[in-house]
Amino acid sequence: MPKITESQRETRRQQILDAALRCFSRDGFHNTTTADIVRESGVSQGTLYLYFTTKDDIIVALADDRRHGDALLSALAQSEQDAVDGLGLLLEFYGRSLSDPNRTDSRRVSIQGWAEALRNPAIHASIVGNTAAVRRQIAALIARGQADGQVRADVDPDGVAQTLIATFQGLTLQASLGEVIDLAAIGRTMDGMLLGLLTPAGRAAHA
Amino acid sequence: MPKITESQRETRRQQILDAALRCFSRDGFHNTTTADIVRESGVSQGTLYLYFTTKDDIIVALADDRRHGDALLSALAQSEQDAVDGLGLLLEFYGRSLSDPNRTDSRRVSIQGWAEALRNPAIHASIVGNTAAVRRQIAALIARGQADGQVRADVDPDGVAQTLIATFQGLTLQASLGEVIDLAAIGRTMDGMLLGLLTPAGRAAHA
Amino acid sequence: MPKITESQRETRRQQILDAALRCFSRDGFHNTTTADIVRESGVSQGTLYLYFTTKDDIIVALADDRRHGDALLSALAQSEQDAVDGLGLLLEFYGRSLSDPNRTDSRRVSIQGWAEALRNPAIHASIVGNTAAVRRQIAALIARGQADGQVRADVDPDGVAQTLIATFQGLTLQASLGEVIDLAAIGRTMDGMLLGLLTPAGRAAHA
Amino acid sequence: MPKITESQRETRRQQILDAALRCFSRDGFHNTTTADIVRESGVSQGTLYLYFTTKDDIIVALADDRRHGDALLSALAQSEQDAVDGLGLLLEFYGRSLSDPNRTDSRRVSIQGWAEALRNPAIHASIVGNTAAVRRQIAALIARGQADGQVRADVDPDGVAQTLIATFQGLTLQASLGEVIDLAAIGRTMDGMLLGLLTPAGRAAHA
DNA sequence: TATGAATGAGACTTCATTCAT
DNA sequence: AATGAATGAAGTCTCATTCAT
Repeated sequence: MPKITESQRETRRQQILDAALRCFSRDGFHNTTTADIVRESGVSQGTLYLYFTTKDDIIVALADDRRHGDALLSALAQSEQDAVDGLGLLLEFYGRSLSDPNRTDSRRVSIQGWAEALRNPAIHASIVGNTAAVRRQIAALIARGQADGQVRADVDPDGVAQTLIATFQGLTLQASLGEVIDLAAIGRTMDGMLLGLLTPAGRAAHA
Repeated sequence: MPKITESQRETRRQQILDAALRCFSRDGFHNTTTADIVRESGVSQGTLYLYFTTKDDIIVALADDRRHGDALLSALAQSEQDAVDGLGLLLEFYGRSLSDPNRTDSRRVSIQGWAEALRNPAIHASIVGNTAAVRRQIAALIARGQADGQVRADVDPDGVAQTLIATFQGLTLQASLGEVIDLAAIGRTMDGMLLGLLTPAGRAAHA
Repeated sequence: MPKITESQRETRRQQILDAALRCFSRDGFHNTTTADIVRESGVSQGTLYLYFTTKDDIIVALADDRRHGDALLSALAQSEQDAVDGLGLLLEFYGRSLSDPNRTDSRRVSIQGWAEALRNPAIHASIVGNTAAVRRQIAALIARGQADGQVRADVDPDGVAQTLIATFQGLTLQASLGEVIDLAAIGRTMDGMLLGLLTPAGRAAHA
Repeated sequence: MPKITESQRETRRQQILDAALRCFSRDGFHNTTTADIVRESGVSQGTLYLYFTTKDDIIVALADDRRHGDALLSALAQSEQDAVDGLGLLLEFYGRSLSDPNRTDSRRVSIQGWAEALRNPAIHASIVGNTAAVRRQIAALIARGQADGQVRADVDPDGVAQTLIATFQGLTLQASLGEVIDLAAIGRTMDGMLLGLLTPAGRAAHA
């Protein structure tokens, strides 16, 4: 007989996570104190530990947040017909992710998550697992393109997927470091790279 | 009136930095104590502060280590003749960087440096500065290729440079997270991407 | 206007005390949290405070538990005829107390009560009061023996009583520390001590 | 190449232990904060942890303090000739221990040590070990008396030793609880008990 | 120059207690 | 009466940095 409903609990938990995200983004994980999160979230010190067992647990929870990756995956899944269209969707999705001002904190915290993943198995698993799902999906898309004859047979679908992901990880880093990301230019470049690589005649993308 | 020579001092300093690199790689920056570095380096607690004013100063020094980037730059500079050859050199250099077991600690610490750069201006400047130099050099190489007619005129040299760097940053991350980096596969993929993008006819690389 | 009967209330209270006794015995008073008692007793956190105003109040209640001392006193009171028989009864009673496996928790918590009594007046009063009653009763028994001529006139009844109690306190401690208590051997020793001390000719006990 | 000598270190350590003893005696172990010990000892918070790894470690060190037990043992060892004299020495020694105002804190902390010993193996080992040594020595003394014909052959040396120790433990408790310890009366009682028990004719002690 | 003992501010976490439901 | 979520004060321990030797 719980005193609060599951949804109230979830709301409270999210309220803490949102506050933590802002704090971590602003000050970094290790320079954020639980007192900071408490102040930012409006809950009490004790309540924090009613929802998370540990400060580390909070980052893990942030890293585990599948909402973003899931959106990508389902976007990709929709493009079951055409591989090239699917890749276009992918570029678009990532492009938005890179520049969406609502995701600034998310991007900055991701980078801290990478650093933590080097020594925190839970975060490591979360990141690697999330990446692997996307990578499989992209590789499958390319393989489908090969089966359809849309994509050259001699490219390695998984290698391309891995490389694409790496590129977006690097761009995420650069965006967070304040490098200007000219989405149009990057988009053209990546379009050109992919189509040059994948299409039999190097036909222009979307053209 | 220094009691030790400049070179003795430099040796000592490097000894501390080497120890710090091992510690940071193993435990992360924030989970490494100055006591750890002292233990690993063999110098005393007090001595540490004769060479670095602050623990943060040690990461800054590691981030500032230009030795690696400089090697890349000079390698690139040598290929003044042929843009395509220059890019080949670049891929080779980065490929080695990614897989060189002697650079494992370096790669891991780089990632932590990225996280620190978000809030430490000195590290930020160091990373961004280092990247910018490489990026300029690559863009120049491509522009030279365009001037020579080797490279398509409608590509954006800087966009390509930025993208390339991003990709290698992402691969560095993946390597440190334990993802298998199949250098041959990645190399073929990147070769294909670059040549598909850059060369007028999408001619095969090095073929 | 109570919503539960007095006996329901008493049952509930005892249920909490029993749980607390197990917890305190296992983990010590200060390492037992109210949450532990809640878990062990099956009542809720809030309910605990309907029955006890404070965690300290729970130990006080346990220390105040007169059931054991009362049993001793009434046993002693029954032996109004013969002092030597009365002392025999006493040894028997204490011997059982020391070895009764049902009283293991009780003994362990007693020792913690001693430590608490040093700074908690209520517990102090409870322990000292309980001891004093027993001590008076024993001294009275001996004095009666002196009046009857059963016991040497030159012994100090109160000194003997105090010493006897001390011995049993020490044995309680030793039992709880895991020392083997050979009841037969201890019984013979104490029998010998008492009779050697008390009886005019040092006649053998119960012989 | 230590900066302080072993003896300086030992002095500092003892200074902390002395302060801790006062604090524990006054407020109890669990109601003493490390801040209290720091205040009372005059060292800094950090220094405390240079000498003890843990707050628990401080009690263990206090329990481990063999100085008192050793004094008793060597006193007993001196009385190699006469068992009855040896026991007299023992009573005297314990009598002084019980009433020595310089040992008030020690006695109070002992009782807390008993409570801790129930769940702290190091303290348990310390107390039990210390007691065992004394017990062996007393039993040996009595056995020697039996060999000499001074002591009745039918008493159990170890049982007597254990009982004696128990009595003094109990008296320590009572003394700390504020019970008046009339040393003369207790001494006569114990003298009578021991001699009634041990001597063939129940001859008067020291008479 | 080098040392390492000392410092003390501050972090994370626990837990007795309360109170709205 | 009973519940259990919420509270926040407080405690232990760590660690970057200093400074007398």
